[in-house]
Amino acid sequence: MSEATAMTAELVPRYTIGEVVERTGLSAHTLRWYERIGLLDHPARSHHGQRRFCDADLGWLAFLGNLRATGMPVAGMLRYAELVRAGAGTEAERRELLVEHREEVLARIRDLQANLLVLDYKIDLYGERQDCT
Amino acid sequence: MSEATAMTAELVPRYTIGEVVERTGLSAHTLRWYERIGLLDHPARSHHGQRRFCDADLGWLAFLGNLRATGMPVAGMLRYAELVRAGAGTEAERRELLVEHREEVLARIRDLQANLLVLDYKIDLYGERQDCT
DNA sequence: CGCTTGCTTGGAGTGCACTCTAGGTAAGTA
DNA sequence: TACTTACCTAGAGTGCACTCCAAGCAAGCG
Repeated sequence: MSEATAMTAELVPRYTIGEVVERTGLSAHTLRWYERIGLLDHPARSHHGQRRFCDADLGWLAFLGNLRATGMPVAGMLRYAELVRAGAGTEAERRELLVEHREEVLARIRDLQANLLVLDYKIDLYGERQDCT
Repeated sequence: MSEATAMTAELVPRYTIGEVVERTGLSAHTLRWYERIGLLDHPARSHHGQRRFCDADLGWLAFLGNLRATGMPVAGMLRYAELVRAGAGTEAERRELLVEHREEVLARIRDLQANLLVLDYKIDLYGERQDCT
C-alpha cells in the first residue's frame, strides 16, 4: 500500500448509519443531530442519498465520546469542533480548551470523593445503630 | 439544658426561607419546589404564613446536597425521603439504597479517571506535534 | 405483488431539574 | 403616604441533550 493510499484510507466511505450506531452506541437520531448542529462533518452519501461514514468519523466520534463521558457540554464540544474545522493555527487554543476541561474533571473527581466520604459515614451509621435519617 | 429540651432543639422553627437560601446555596424557588414534591417536610409557618425552617431541615438539606452532588436523581432522593418518613423498620432498605448509590459513584469515578487518561494523551499529542484533531 | 427493513427529512416532543412569572400580602423605612 | 423588601401561591417557561414522529423512498425476500 502506498503512503498516499494509507493517508486517505480512513477517509473512505464505508459505514452505514446503522453500522456506526453499533460501533459507537449512539442512536441514529443522535448521529443525525450531531451532524445538524455541526459536531460531525457531513459524511459522504451513497448514490441513494444514504450516509456513508468513514474511519475518521469513527475516531472523531470516539473522541467526542471521551469528552461527553467526562461531562463536557455539547457547546464545548462544538467549540472544539469549530477549531478543528478552522484547521492549522488553532492547535494552541484546542489544547487550552482540553487542559481547562481536564482541570474541571479533576475538580469533579475530588468533589465526588469528598461527598463519597459523607456517604460512607452515613452508611456506617446505619450499620451501627438504627436511629438515623 | 435538660435532655428533653436538647432532643427537640433542632426542631425549633428558626430560619426564614431567605436564611436557608444563604446557608444552603439553594434558591427559594428550589426549596419550595423540594417541599412541593415531597423531598422536604412542610416546615412550620409564622403567624403570617411564612415558612420557618429548623436545624433539622438544614441537616436534611445538607445530606440531600451530598446525594445531589454525587449525581443521585431527584427520584432517588425522593425514594429515600419516603423511607425516612415511613420511620422505623425501613433502615435496612435505606442503607441498601445508599450502598447501591455508593457503588454507582465509585463506578463513575473510575469511568472519569479512565476517560481522563485519553484526555491526557490527547493533550500530550498537542504538546509534541501539531497535526492532530 | 405485498411485506419488511433500513434509511431519509423537518419539526415536534420528552424528561430532568429547576427557574421564573404574575399577582398578592405584610412589615419596615424616608 | 409612598416605597422597598421579603415573603406567598399556582402554574408556566427554560435549557440541555436527546428522542421521536410522520411520511416517504429503495432494496431484498417469498
